[in-house]
Amino acid sequence: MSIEQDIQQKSFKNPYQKVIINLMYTHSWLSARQSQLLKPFGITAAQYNVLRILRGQHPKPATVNLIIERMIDKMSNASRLVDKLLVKKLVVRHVCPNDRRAVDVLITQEGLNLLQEIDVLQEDLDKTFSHLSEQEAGQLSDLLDKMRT
Amino acid sequence: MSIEQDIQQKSFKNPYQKVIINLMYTHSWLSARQSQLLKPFGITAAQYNVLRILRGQHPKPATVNLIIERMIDKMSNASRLVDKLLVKKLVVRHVCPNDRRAVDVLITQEGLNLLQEIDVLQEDLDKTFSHLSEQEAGQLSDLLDKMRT
DNA sequence: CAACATTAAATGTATATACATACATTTGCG
DNA sequence: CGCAAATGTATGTATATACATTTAATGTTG
Repeated sequence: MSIEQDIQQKSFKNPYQKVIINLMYTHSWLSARQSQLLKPFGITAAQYNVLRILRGQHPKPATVNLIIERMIDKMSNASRLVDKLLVKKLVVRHVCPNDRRAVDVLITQEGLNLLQEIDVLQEDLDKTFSHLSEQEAGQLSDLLDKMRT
Repeated sequence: MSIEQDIQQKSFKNPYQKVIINLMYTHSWLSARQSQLLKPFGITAAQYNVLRILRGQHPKPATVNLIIERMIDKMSNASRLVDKLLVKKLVVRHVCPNDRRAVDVLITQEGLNLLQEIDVLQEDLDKTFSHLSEQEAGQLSDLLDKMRT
């Protein structure tokens, strides 16, 4: 459905206004789906993001700073996200030996297992976008990159 | 900059994964800019969205339900957003005469003036996207629509 | 028309988030 | 070396958000 219909707005001042609104709206639409997917696993989208970053580093640890750098949503509080994951035993944390200000965060086997479970459902979610061709998905991604340039 | 560089991820499982991440990331990037723009005016992006919906209805009132329908971020709490705007005297609210369960919400002149001030800056923000051609902006918007189909 | 269902909005509550600040450690420079 | 600045992380706090529940009014149906 077109964004005009979705939010019942007849026209936009210019194509940039329209694409901004559309991006916000699509994000909201997408993250609703994403959190539905994650809800049975008891983690939020931000926590999921951190776990995937840690998997990317595995078996090396990541510092909180590295997590912040790579997070999708820059301003959420990485320290507290790690706290939450720690309570769920999905990560371990210990003071970095080289720099005692820093902490090394490492995904646990339990964390890796959880991600693997989620992966399956995530691929199902990906498939719901298959009315976009792979080429169109690529094109969309490129335009988003260009938008941020 | 490409999304791979931005979040330091070398590859994605498939183009859909990539576009999902890219959309989330671009949204975060965009809403950071948007809230910077709004901060001097003392309103949040959600409140701004409600004000624009009300301006679209002006001089007719809107019920809370109509606001919810048209909001970009569906799940924020429209009642409380209206409360906030009420305190700032940007809207007025009174019980709907036809249906006393409902309330009519109306943007005030002060609200309209505020929006007009913001419009100027918003257009400046729009212009920062001008390395996207108008055509590309349209194309991006169309692809987002298609993604949600 | 009484009883129940539905609808509109408000409220309660737990959690999440943004932002400022604090604290400990390390770095750099005179 | 000694001390100020920078860095890495944690915490405090106010606000925002998600979701469930409540309240009030209106619809519906036997």
